[in-house]
Amino acid sequence: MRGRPAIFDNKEVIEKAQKVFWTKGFTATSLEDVLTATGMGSGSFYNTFKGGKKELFRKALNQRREAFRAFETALNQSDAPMELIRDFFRSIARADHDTHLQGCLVVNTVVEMAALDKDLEEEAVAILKETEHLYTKAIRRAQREGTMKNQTDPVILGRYLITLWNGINVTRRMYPDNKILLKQIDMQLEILR
Amino acid sequence: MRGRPAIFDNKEVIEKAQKVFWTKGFTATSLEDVLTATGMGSGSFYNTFKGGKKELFRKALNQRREAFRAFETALNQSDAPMELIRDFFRSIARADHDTHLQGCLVVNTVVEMAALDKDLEEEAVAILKETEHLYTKAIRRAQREGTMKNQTDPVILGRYLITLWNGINVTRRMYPDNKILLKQIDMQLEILR
DNA sequence: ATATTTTTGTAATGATCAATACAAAATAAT
DNA sequence: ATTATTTTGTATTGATCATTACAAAAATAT
Repeated sequence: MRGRPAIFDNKEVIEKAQKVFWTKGFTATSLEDVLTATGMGSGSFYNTFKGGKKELFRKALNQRREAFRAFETALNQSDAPMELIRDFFRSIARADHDTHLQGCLVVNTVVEMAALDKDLEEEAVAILKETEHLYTKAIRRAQREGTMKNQTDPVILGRYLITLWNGINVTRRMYPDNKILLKQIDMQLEILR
Repeated sequence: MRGRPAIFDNKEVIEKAQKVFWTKGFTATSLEDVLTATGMGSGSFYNTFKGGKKELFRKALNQRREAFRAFETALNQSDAPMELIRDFFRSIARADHDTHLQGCLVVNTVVEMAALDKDLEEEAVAILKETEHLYTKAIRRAQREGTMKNQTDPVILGRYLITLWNGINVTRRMYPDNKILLKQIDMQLEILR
């Protein structure tokens, strides 16, 4: 291929941008913030991301989606998926203070973009629903295999878990305290017994 | 008192501004948005709110706090406080589509301001904690009076309810559908029986 | 070697941002 | 009546915003 070789790795750039968007949100993140974080100049930036800030944000959001999908693969391969889900939630209570304050990029996006950008909001909602369906599937399987006593409709229990996810990602900013969070998460997971 | 009489009612102004902040958030709301919504010119605005946009936002947030405190009064006077709390949550499932997308101003503020403005974030967190304590108090009373079988520590159950509040205010944007929401809320309140 | 293509770095664009300056207007106090 | 005080409307400020223009740099293709 012809042309001057690129010195920026696309995936790395998106990763660095994701970090900024995650802490400051879309609106409050200036392009300067992004350029500083990535080391790019605006020339390279707009050459790579023709859609500007919004395209980059969408890519950062979808990189996050891939992380959730990796969890899906792990769930499918596990023979104790509910244990994985349990630990997924319990792992929140192993994060540090700053991570608690960051919450979840996808939840943050739903909250911020609901009135600002339908595209991005719907994309974030779709990711949450995908995640919810992972839960639902695992619950259905656990009920069928008899490892879960609770026979409540898996759809309802799946929504219970995504609501817990949504909620705990706000509550952890009220109580960025791993002892409190673990106690709370364990209590809320009891229902899955 | 001397001077030209004010034509703007302070409380009304804050109310109108609150509506804008509630839908667009702090950062994405421009001063022009505020001036348009209130009918004020920037002269009157900065004369009234010396602290600028941030002071107005804080006042809007605290006006919301007053609404929560009105609920506290109702709780204290009621002889079935748990029924009031139950209906408080169920009332979410009576809102219209746009209201679902708005979520809760206080939750929105915690999410948006965590990395942007410690003052405002802490103020919002304080409001959520106040609300949590209302729940805790009512639960403790219901347990003492024997109207609630579940004997779990009221502190944990209070945190369960504020996490439900935080979560459902995101989930309602995933499912702005009153049937789904009511079913979900009722299921999640079963634990309080 | 020269032409073509792509990426880069920098400077500049016009729009929008929050906030201020300031004089006219409208009242009360003297 | 004159002065003092406060609110108002408008014009303007300087900063920051996202984006574009454009030429130099660096590679490949001919």
